Amino acid sequence: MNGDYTRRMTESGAVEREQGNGRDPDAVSAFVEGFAAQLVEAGMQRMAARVFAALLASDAGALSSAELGEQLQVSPAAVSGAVRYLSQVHMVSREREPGSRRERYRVHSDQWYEALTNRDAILKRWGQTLRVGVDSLGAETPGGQRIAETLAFFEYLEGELTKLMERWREERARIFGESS
Amino acid sequence: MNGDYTRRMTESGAVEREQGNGRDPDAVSAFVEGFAAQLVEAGMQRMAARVFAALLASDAGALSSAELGEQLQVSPAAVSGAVRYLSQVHMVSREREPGSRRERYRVHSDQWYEALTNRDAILKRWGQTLRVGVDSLGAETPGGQRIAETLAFFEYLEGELTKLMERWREERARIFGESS
DNA sequence: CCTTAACTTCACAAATTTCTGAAGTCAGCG
DNA sequence: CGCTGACTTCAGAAATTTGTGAAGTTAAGG
Repeated sequence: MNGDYTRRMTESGAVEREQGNGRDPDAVSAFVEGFAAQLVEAGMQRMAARVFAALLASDAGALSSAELGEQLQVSPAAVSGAVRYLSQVHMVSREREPGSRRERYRVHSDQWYEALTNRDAILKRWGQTLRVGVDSLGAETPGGQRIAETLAFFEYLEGELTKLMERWREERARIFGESS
Repeated sequence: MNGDYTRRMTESGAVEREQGNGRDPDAVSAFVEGFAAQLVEAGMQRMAARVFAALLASDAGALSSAELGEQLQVSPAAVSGAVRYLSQVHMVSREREPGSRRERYRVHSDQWYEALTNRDAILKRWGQTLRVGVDSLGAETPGGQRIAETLAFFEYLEGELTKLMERWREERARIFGESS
């Protein structure tokens, strides 16, 4: 049922550490799948969610396409699609590895919260639609007023979220230091 | 292709007003479908989004199942499912009409923003998952730290959103008055 | 330049979601 | 108490979304 993209076990049959340290692959996988499931529930595409969770849990905060494919047991095509989506929404950035034509995908640890609230673009589009709605219905009609109120809320939200994220950046620096 | 649940045009062939005032059904429909499409893009189920948008644009802020079915040209079953979902997430409330066994579904105009941020429950569940992740990976590992930071962000967000909504309620009262 | 590793794109099969028609259920009314 | 109107539930058809294999592309390395 799945195309067997490289095995998870070593030839000795023992479950082996993935990178340098003593990570338990099963526990990691459990977390990855669990968190991904919640992202899916919140509306993210399944494969994108799994890739993102895997990156978040990875040691280096970055993995290559091949590593992702192996860990998640999916085809290169699936990884490619997921990564395309994730970089479009700025949740992941791609970087060329120095030598080889291998690419790595990275969660910038901070950059991705921004994405979460960087619904800016989205909020703007919603604003557009709602404004048209108010016009269509007429600003004096009950429906028009209801939509105008929704619009006002979104505009408020947009401003407040910006401020909130600024405060978070400070808070974050205070707690975790300036590290990337 | 669709089961023809009551017509949108009158027998005379003219497009007619829907309720008491001069709403243009086509314009309303255009707004409803446009806004619904954006909600869908943001992850909401299609039918739920359409029903919600229709209610938002409606004159009374409330419609019966039959009215929704007619306006959206869908079966009673579809309306039923959408409304079930919407009330589960507190975006719409159901009310019994005085006399008849007919029910109406209402957007409370304010209540629904709450739902938007009433990701409270959701944020709590995410927190759970992330905490488990930190434990699984080990708080000292890079992955564990990355997840711990994400967790901290969500906890911050939860608190701030609560405050934000309180401020909005004041703002709203200031601009629009206390009306429901 | 030719080879080859490392993605990407695309057509299609599989899985999932969404909506419908039909068969309930439940209360109000006569 | 049975009828009827107004939902609700459910099985299955239709549409949509996902993920795969296979066939490109592109650029590093010989």
